Amino acid sequence: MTNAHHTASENAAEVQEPRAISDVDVLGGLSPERVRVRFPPSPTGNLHVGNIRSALFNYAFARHFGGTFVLRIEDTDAARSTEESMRGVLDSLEWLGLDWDEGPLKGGPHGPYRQSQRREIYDAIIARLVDGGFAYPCFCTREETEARTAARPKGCASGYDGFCRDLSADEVAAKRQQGLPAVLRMRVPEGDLEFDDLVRGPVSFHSKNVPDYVIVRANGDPLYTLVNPVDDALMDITHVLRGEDLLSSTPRQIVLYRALSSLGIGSGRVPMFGHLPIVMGEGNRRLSKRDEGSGLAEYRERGFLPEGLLNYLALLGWAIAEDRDVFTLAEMCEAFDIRRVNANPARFDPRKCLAINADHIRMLGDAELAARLTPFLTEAELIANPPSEADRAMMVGMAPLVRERINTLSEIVELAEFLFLSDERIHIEDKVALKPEAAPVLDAASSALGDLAEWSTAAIEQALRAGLVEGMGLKPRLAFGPLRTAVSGKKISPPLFESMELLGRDSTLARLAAAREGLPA
RNA sequence: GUCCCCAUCGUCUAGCGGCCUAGGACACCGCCCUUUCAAGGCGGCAGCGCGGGUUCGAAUCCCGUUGGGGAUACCA
Repeated sequence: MTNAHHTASENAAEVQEPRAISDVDVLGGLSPERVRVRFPPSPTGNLHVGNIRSALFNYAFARHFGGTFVLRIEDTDAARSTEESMRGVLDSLEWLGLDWDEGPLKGGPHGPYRQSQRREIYDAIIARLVDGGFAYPCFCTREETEARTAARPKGCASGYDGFCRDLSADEVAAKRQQGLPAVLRMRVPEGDLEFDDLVRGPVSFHSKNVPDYVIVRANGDPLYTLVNPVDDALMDITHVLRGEDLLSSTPRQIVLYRALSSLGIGSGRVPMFGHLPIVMGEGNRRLSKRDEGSGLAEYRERGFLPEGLLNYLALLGWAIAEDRDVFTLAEMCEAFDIRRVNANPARFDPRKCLAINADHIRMLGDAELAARLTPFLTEAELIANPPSEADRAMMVGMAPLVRERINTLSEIVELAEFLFLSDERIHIEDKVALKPEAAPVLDAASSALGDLAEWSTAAIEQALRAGLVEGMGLKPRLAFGPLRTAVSGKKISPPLFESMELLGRDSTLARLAAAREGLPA
């Protein structure tokens, strides 16, 4: 644009006032409620955190404007898609609380929302694309195109060279006659392909770097390159927010949108695009499905809260405010602005993810925390299924004690199992075994607690301090350590006096006595 | 190879020409609190890749460079 040889004054006339992305009209003249975005996962196994981030940003964008969030299952590749894996996707989204307005289970005016059920639609459009001259059959074999690419001089653009682009009708007929298989390629018109990216600003490709691309396999199966934009057009998608890995496929898709538009198919509008930074894993690679920590199931099993995971994911490329990073989904939807999404790749940091999750656990009330903990306690067979009244009382009672001591829900088992185990099942492991000196401490504690008038945290603490700290002149640390071990079987536990209150006098005394047994008189 | 994107503490980010002696968070290190562990409080460590411009003034705008990433399938 500018030229180094120009003087400053010459430049001044040429330099365009840079336009901040924040000035871009995100709605493009649309009324807010007409906003339509989509999340198009291919149902291949476990949802990936990078995909979830895309889903989240689309969701927040739609909710922010009061628009529509569409879920479309891209199961074109029948071999890799199963009914079960689609259920998995729906279940994951439900668990995350990312509810869709149109899609599987919900239906909607643009269904079906599974591409495997839209084959006739694609076939009809393919025919019109060919008739209109927007797409053409290509008979080149893979080997042939590769050989021609390799033969080109260094420094040339790679990709298909348009060999079959201008075959005459007769030539096509002749090749068909011979039974040669043909794919269908989109004819990419000469010129610049430009668009205003919502997170990156103006982006431009020249058509010579956008080769004619395949939209239909030789066997007639439509490809992602076709069905994705076709469905976006048919479903009246106004904004496409997706990963940066799809940035360079955007010019191809724009070509297709324009063709559809001139055929009178779909909305006739090219959607606005916003390419989100990719999520990177350890090292400097894109986080892939194979990486540890990349799949949603792992987080569910470890007891992450959906709101915690979502909150962390939102932080990868977006900030709600200068000095704040813990927020709810609702707050995110309220504040979300795609133009303020950062364009640089973000590394997934498991430790910060965990810390954010912990913050969300701390935001839960007692009853809510107890409810979230229930499946983990059930799984560990510490409570009945469904929980008994006693189980419920214990869970609600322990909530305030454990809330600040767990980072994931699954940690509850290790931390609090002693509250649910019967007295006989409390085992003191060798490595925390009580020393002989603990004997008098346990004795004193038993007698201090044995005839306590009121069984409450305050009374227990008072009695124990009087008996052990004051009475025996022990440091609190030395006085309460053995009791903690006796009661919980562990060195680390929730606060001792509160735990004793929850356990009740009988259990507490039984455990003190049991621990005493192995020690010398 | 070619095209495209990106560039602030170790990591995620705030920053849209003067409020920057660059703010917050995670992690890390101290101290305080304390019955363990946490949580919390206080403090610390640590960053604008480089070179040119533009400007009275640049982390911020422009160019270049270097570095990183993505895409280059009859996968999605």
